[in-house]
Amino acid sequence: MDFLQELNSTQQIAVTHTEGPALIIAGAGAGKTRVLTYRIAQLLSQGAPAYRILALTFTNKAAREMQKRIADLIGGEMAANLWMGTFHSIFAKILRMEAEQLGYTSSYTIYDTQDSRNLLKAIIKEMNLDDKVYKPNVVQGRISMAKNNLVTPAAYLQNARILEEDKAMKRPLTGEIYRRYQQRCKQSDTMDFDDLLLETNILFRDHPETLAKYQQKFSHILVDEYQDTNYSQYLIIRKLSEAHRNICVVGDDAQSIYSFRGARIENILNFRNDYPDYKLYKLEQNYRSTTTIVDAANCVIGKNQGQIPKHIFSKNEEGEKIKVLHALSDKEEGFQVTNELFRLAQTKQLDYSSFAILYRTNAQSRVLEEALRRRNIPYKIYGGQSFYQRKEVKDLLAYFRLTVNQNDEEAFKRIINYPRRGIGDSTVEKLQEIASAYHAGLWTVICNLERVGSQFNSGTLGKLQKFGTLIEQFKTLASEENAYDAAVAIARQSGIIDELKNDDTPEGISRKENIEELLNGIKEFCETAYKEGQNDRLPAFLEGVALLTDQDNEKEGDQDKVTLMTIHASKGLEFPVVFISGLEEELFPAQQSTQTAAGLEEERRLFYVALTRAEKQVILSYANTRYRNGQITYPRPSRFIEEIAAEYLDGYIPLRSAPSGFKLRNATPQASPQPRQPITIQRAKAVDIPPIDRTRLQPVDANRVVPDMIIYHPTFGAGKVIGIEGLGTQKKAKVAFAEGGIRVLLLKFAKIYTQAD
DNA sequence: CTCTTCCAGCTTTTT
DNA sequence: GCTGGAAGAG
Repeated sequence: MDFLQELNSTQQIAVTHTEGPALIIAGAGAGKTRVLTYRIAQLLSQGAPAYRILALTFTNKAAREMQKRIADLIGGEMAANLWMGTFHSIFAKILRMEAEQLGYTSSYTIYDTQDSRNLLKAIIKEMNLDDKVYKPNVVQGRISMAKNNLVTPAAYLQNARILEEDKAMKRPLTGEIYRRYQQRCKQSDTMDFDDLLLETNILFRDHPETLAKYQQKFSHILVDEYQDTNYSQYLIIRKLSEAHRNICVVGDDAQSIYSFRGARIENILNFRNDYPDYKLYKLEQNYRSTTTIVDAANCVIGKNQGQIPKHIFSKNEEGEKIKVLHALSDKEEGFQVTNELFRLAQTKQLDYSSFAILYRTNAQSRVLEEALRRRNIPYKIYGGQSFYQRKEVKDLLAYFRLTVNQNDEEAFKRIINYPRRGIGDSTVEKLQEIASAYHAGLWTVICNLERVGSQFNSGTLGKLQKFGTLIEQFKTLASEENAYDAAVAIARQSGIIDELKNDDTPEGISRKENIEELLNGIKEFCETAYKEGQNDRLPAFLEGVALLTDQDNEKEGDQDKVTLMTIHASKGLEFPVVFISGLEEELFPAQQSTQTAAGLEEERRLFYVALTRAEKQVILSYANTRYRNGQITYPRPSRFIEEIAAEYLDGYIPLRSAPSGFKLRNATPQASPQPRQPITIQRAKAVDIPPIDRTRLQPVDANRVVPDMIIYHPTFGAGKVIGIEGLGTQKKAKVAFAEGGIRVLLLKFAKIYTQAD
């Protein structure tokens, strides 16, 4: 095959050894995706039918990208027949075909995290438990953990260790909540994200003939990002690969960053035990980054214990050093980052799309966005609230869900009184009571109002009946029309359109746009489905949409823009220039993670991932003050900066060697940050300046600088404004500095800070 | 039953 | 600083 010419020797071997178990350890930027795609292309060219190849990824994006690349290599038709997708989407599909064996129907719907939390809240309330003790997200995490480790409710309630833990945490009834939760999901014909994997395992465990069918079907199995698989996923793969043993997993233990959601780094470490006859391939040459970046990243990851031995190297140019920006505040950090970005774009003639600004938490994006907007630099932002989680989108989707699956309890509760139709909480509560008494769902009650209706007054009864009829109509509609026509009709007849029509606030307009966008998406779905002779009905649309997150929808006009995203979201991507912001203790590494060695190591891997996104240049930044949760904090620079050898850094002066005088990198090394000593500046002799608490400085707007104000300047230090001259952009301040004499500062440029009070 | 106001918790990351 | 839920008034 001529496409093999494009690979180095290790890559070639990894691609052409297609039989038997294989573990590919692929360092960052070592051509992991390339090897995977070429391996699939190789399989296909050897005559393996596309529909017998199973390729699993972690994100829809990765799956789509790979599909596209394979299509380019061997043609789109063949690529389309591959079983390629995320774990969740592939097994959701299989579960749909095998649902009856598990007590679900093939039109089961999917609860997202919010739905499942709402159901848990309802159950906790019904059990008369205190939701301050049984915190819904804690319980949810507990259940999710159980599911990821294949602990069913029955097993949970019999597991002495788990029950002991729950007792110790003062939540002994967690198992009972889990039991009820699972029972309600089944009654509602719904699965949550974890169920998609758990139920697949149950299917394979309890139905050997079904397992055998899929074992035979999939002649070759490939798994991307193997280090991020959890136990549930691991076991599915192990079982499926038993018959043919053609399993190829690709991963990098150094990039394992999802243990918080159950990923087990051991899966990759234990591969050799599961498949003693495995072949190991190590892709160690980084083609992406400069030697400076690769070496710096190696410094960082070298601080971790227990890795698969490997030596990642680059033969690229040395490149620029890693620049460190230090800012007084989070706002100024945004300012400095934006400045530097603009400067690089100009001097190096780079498009804005060459830049990424990464951060640890989504909350950090706001100040960065503001700074970019002020500079008129176009940007796109990933993550945050996804399109499909917006209220208005979820509302309309809930109508679709209930249309497809009337037992979907969360969808039912979401829309029974939206838009307002006079069915309030107490009515829903009563419905719930009746439903429980009959061990049935809410919809069953609606269908049997003539039998139980006496419990409602006639007005309410009418409203409930009307709601039932409405959904029945939608059901007919969905079976007769294509997804788009049905969706538009539902949006209208449900009253959602009318509800939003009269809202002319900016939020209201944006809601309307989102609804429109959703409908447009459905239209597109219908057109594609029609063209390819696929099912274009509403249920088919809903199947796909439940597992979709944003990330996907690359909007038009997004080409030349700076990318803003969390480090997690950046995994697998690359950019010429990468900014990593907020390198501060408690933030990165996250405070919660520093408690355990394992947690800290994961944060370090996260930093490693961030560094290795960059091709040419990395810029780190941190701030002395930062608003978090509405409060000002005074972080110290992250330990991670100093874990990079000084020879690769530019502009960072380690704390211990910082001059004690008037420099901004002022914090003296402290064993523990609390209690915090205010750092003050000595009273000046020449001018009467009170002590300044440098930890409480904040930028001040030029307009607000007035005579007699005590200010602080990055270079000259503390001073007193003794006069103002000029107007507008020419406005200048005459300042008497404690140690630097009298200076006139053009306020347009000068960075001036004042003490917050 | 609906609307408004107030308060608590949140912020690590996602299918 | 924001959001979602609780509580209280109409």
